[in-house]
Amino acid sequence: MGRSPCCDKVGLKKGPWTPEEDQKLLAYIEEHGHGSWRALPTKAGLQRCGKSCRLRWTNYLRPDIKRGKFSLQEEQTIIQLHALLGNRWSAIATHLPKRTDNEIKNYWNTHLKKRLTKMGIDPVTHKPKNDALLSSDGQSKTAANLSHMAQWESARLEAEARLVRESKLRSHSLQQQIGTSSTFASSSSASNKAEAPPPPPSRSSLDVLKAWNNGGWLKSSEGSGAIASTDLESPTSTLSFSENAPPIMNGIGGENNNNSNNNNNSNNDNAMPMIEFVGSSGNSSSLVKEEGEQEWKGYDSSITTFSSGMHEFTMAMEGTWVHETLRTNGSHDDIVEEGFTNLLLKTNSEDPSLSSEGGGESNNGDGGSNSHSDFYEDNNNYWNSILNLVNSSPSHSPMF
DNA sequence: AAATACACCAACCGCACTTCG
DNA sequence: ACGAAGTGCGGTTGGTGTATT
Repeated sequence: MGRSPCCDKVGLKKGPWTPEEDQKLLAYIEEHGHGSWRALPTKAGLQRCGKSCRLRWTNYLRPDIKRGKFSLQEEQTIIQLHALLGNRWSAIATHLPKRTDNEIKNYWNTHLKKRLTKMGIDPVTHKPKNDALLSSDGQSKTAANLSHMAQWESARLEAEARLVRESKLRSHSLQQQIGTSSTFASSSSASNKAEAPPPPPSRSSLDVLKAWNNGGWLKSSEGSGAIASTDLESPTSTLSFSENAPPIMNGIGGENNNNSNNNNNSNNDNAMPMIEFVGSSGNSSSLVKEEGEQEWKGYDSSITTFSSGMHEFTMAMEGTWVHETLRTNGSHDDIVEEGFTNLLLKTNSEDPSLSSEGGGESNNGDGGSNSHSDFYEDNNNYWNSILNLVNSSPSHSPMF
């Protein structure tokens, strides 16, 4: 079908926004909400197309946007998620509260990608550039399985993000009806991407992350002489951490609390900070508490492998996502039967061919570089960390 | 000081997907 | 079921600031 242009090109302004335009847009949205983006420019008295207004709002004017340089933790999160999701910036953004997909994308393209390349790591595959030379059956299998897992996980993440967004929108609608003076801040957050909890301080098992932590390129991150430097800023989100105890993750709105999350915290010293999502109801929800910095600073401390967490996680997946989504998809029967869960479990424990030792031993026996073997040896931890990362996401909304 | 190269990032473009009548 | 409208998303561009020669 033909596709109409998003707006008439004639007479519409393009290019950088002026403060006046920003003010108009802000004022209008604050008062009326954005409603239909196409109709907004006219109503707001802007000579812009709706698309431009939407972009300006979502990428710049939204009051819940965190600007400024990315913290080390955020960088790690981006790298990990990019390894998992590829260039799916919106999905990645759901795990980086207050960061827009555009900002993440820009940061990746201008900073992270280059750094990886400089290190000889392919920013696309997240493997050492000459890794292809090491390819063999075992590794191929491993890679294939991991890739397979990633695809499914990726799909799940997308669904999560969407549902959380919807959930937030819904709760926000209620809040708007209540109407408080702080509505603006919360409204904007509700009308945008789902806010995700900060990722767990995952162990840097990927080569990239190891290098990130230990290598010299930290010097390129301003002011970070050490990993846990004071510069390590906590990713922020609309969260509330309990003051002294690791917060407990609750579902959006505090309605659905998946027990699996609690288990990840069996070891308080090392475990990720558990996150309590503040429900959209109540005024406190509009407060953004940026705490938990201490927890992040300790990210380098070892995190126990999330064996128990993995179990819970995969159990949950079998009971929910796998069951409800995958099983209805006939084209993926093979996966459904074996189950993503089983793939995960195999990868982490059972299947020798998928285990780190299996891959590393058979493929790097010729004395491949340590970094190469490490990459595969650390697959378990790597995926555990990612899964934990995912597990800490607001995936346990009532929808699931 | 001027010219050039480079880095950064806001904004645009257009395709894909979803929603709605 | 269909098509148009609306929106989301990722890739790319172009303007601006900074560093280097």
